[in-house]
Amino acid sequence: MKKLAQEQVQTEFDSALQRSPLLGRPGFLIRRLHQIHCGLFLDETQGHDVTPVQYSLLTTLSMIGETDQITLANEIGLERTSVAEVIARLEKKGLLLRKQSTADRRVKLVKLSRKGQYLLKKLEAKVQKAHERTVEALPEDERALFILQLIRLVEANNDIGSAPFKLDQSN
Amino acid sequence: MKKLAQEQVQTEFDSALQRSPLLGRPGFLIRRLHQIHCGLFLDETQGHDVTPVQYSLLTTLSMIGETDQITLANEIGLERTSVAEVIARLEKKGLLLRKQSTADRRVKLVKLSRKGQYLLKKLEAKVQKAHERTVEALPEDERALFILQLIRLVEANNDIGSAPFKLDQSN
DNA sequence: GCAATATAAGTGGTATGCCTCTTATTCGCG
DNA sequence: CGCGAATAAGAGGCATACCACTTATATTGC
Repeated sequence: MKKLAQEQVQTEFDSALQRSPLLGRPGFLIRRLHQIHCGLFLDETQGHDVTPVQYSLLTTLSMIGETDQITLANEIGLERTSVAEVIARLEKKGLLLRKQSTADRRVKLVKLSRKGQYLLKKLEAKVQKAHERTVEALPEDERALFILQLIRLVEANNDIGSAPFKLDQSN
Repeated sequence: MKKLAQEQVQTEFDSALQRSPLLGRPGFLIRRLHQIHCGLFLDETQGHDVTPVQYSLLTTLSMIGETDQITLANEIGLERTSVAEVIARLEKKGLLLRKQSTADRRVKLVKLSRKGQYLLKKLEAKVQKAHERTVEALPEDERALFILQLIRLVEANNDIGSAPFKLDQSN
């Protein structure tokens, strides 16, 4: 049975390659799926003027509370300067507040504003929907495995590039 | 047996969620994996000054020959204006050539230059390696299924956003 | 204590990637 | 045939995302 399933997979894969050689490249597929998820996210949250990365940043802030840019960058797996730009836009929209740390004057602390907290609450279900829709086309009994495979790949390559996703060892 | 495997998956998934709630969101994982693949691609092709998207465009050109921007955009699943910018950079690097179509003067045709063809040949193995490394952390017997799942998700949501991946009906 | 080092953040530059508005050209229908 | 619709491309704007260089402040080692 197992072997039959493997053969079935191979057949479908070969058939896809005939539709386009690009479909055989994991990197290409991942880029496309990223595009697709962003589209679904936009669709679900339309009118709220928030992007997937902005939402990740806001939820992370909501979980860990007031912190500095670099901690935030490590938490969401983004380069420091990218995070700085996202923060600037969120501040402009009044979704978060910044202040200089008194303990260490190099540090600029960031925290959610009330407006940010309210927005998070309002978007929670919609965003959940976007994530679900992203993997909805898979048979239900395959979804958990697929997500687990994504987790394995991400954690195995945590050190690639300049934006390692820092797992908090303390919890 | 099947049920046991399902339980195992669930256990690992729950464990990951404890490391970070973000790991439970497909969209987040896909963004990270995209980042990781870009890092691996850069690592494998370093010194050749070419990006994943630029490589996709060049290989597509190599497969379908001289075409216009919009056909190219549909082939690689990118928005028209994004493709235009990539083309401009590739032209500046001398990897492709542009000329006005005589049949339809609205159309600007694009084709690979010799330099572009040579670069493609030189990079082929390195790029293959980058794609392999992207899914290397999965057990070997799971890789084909994983890629097939990506294909299913991409093809099922082909219409999302403004850059549908156009499957060539003619072959 | 002070000089070397490390760290947090900012600045400027480049490459995706999308959208909207505009311009040039072609096509299609009456 | 000619006018309106459709199509190809360009221009400008915004949001990710990265890197290299710089500045301000802390920390560390002597």
